[in-house]
Amino acid sequence: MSDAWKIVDLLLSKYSHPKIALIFSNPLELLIATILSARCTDIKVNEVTKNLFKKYKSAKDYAVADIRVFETEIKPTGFYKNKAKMIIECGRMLINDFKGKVPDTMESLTLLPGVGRKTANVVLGGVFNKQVMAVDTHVLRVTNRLGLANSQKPDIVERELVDQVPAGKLTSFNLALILHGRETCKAVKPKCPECILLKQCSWPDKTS
DNA sequence: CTCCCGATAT
DNA sequence: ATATCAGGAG
Repeated sequence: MSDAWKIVDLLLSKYSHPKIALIFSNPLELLIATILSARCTDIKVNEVTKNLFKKYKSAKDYAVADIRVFETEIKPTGFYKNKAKMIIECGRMLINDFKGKVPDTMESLTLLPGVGRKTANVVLGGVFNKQVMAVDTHVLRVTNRLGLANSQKPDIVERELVDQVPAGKLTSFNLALILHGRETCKAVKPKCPECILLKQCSWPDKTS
C-alpha cells in the first residue's frame, strides 16, 4: 500500500495541527475524560467535565467519591453506573499502585479499570508525547473504507496502521482520521462527493 | 458474545 | 423504529 503516505499527507494538509476534542489540563483529566467518552460524543463529555473537574482535582478525590453522587454527575455520558464504578476504582488504584500519578506506559495504563488499549493510547499520545494510534470507531471505519486496514478488530488495525504510517506522524494522523470521520467520512450518510481522498479510496459508496 | 445507557439523527 | 456515538468488562 504505497497509497498510505499519500493519504497521510493529504489528510494532514487539510487538518494541519489536529487537536484532541476533549477538554483537559493535565494527565488525570485526560484519563477521566477519555474513560467517560466511551460510546459518547466528546461534546457531551466536555459539558460534564467542565463541572466535574472543578470538584475532582486529584486521584484521591475520585477514590473517596460517593458513588451515588458521582453517578448523577456523569450521567449524561451514558453507561454511568459502570463508568462511576470504574473511575472511583481507578482513583483508588492510582493512589495505591502509582503514587497518585497517571502512569505513562501501555502496560500500566491498561491495568486500570475502564482503561483499554484505545483509552491508553489517547493518554499516551495526548499528554506523554508518544507516537501512537488509538483505534476508535472512527479510525476503524475510515481506514477500512480507505483500504488502509482490513479488519474489524482494533488491535489488528492498530498494527496495520503502525506498519504503514511514518512513525513521526502517527499521533497527528490519528487525530486527523477522527476529524475526517466526524465531518466527512461519517458512519451514516458520508459526504463522499466532497472528500479529498475520493481518488485514493477503495470504498464503493452506492448510497449517496 | 452480551451488557451497560441515553440522546440525537435519519 | 433503527443506527450511532473518542469502548471496556465479564
